[in-house]
Amino acid sequence: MSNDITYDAVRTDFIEKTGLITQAEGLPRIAGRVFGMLIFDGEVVSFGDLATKLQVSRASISTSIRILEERGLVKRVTKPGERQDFFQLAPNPYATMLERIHKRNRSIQADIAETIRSLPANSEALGRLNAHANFYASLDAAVAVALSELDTSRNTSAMLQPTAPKDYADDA
Amino acid sequence: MSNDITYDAVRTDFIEKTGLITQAEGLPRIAGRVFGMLIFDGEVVSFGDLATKLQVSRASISTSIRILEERGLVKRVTKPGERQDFFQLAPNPYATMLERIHKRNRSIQADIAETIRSLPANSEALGRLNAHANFYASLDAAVAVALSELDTSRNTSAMLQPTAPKDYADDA
DNA sequence: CGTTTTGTTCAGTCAAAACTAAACAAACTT
DNA sequence: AAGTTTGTTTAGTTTTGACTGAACAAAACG
Repeated sequence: MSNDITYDAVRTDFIEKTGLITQAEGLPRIAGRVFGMLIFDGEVVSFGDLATKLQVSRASISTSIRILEERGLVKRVTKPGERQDFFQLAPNPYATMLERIHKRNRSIQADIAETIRSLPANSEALGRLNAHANFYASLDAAVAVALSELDTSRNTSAMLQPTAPKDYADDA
Repeated sequence: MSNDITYDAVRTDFIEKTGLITQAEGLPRIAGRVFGMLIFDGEVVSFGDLATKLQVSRASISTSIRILEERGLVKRVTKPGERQDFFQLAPNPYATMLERIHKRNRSIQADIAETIRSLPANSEALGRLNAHANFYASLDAAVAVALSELDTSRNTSAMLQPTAPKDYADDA
């Protein structure tokens, strides 16, 4: 097929962009590329293939996978008769990401509340600190809404599972 | 007053925590401390005081302020008869922060949509990419909700301005 | 005018983090 | 058993970015 080149370009582009996005979220770029590759390809991907196709060292794959596993975004699986480890997206990675944000937000809110509690009741700063707390509270509420929305459409989560193997050309 | 020491400790603690939080959001730590100091102290603070009280170089204050101004979180003001520049919180910094997130989200969504558009209609990856897009869409919708909530309570935004000491109830 | 104050810019230092190669350990193969 | 394959860990390199001091330009002061 002549448009395989285009297809691969789109794929590589998506993977690179995902790497940049997650980098801005505080993840190493390679971890983001692994995540992007798993989203795009869907299939279960072997450790070796990750290193080869992304053209990075096995050590980088190892640490990236560790981070992604810790965050609950990726699952390690094995295949009978195969010695390598394989990886796929965790069941609902997006909900997991939101949970994480949620948790962090609540931690921040607790810190601010602690600050407020430690101040004298007539402190001039209370108004601004309450506004500050309110910001994180409403942000948190919004995340909770998004989370419930994601759960609602979880029937759609079947989309996330790896499906029939298809042969993409030999990446870029 | 004997509890002045405690008050300063609470203040310093809040400022440092704010520095750490904003650092995780991709801002330099000092910028976060400046932001935290303006929240806590509320008053208009001079350039020199920022450097002195935060114990950092004037160069750092300069770049931090530049970043905070670019993001619309801080406003530079002058005082008649005073040579120094002074700084205070921008009118509604929290809404501005949410706007920024909103903008970024939409940019990401556009990228993903572009990827989807570039793929053949029967591509096996479409399902997962749609789920990916959906994640950012619902996150974005949630942010929009939080934004409108903030706007709703904008009567409260008077709290953000440096005013006469008023005592808001001390909820937590 | 020269001097001082003030904020920005530039060059350089330092620290943190990403990434790699190499050493390693564990499991499999023969 | 010896030798492979596979993933992790460690040591080292490189890059990135925060921060500082010094040079600088502009304005105010004397």
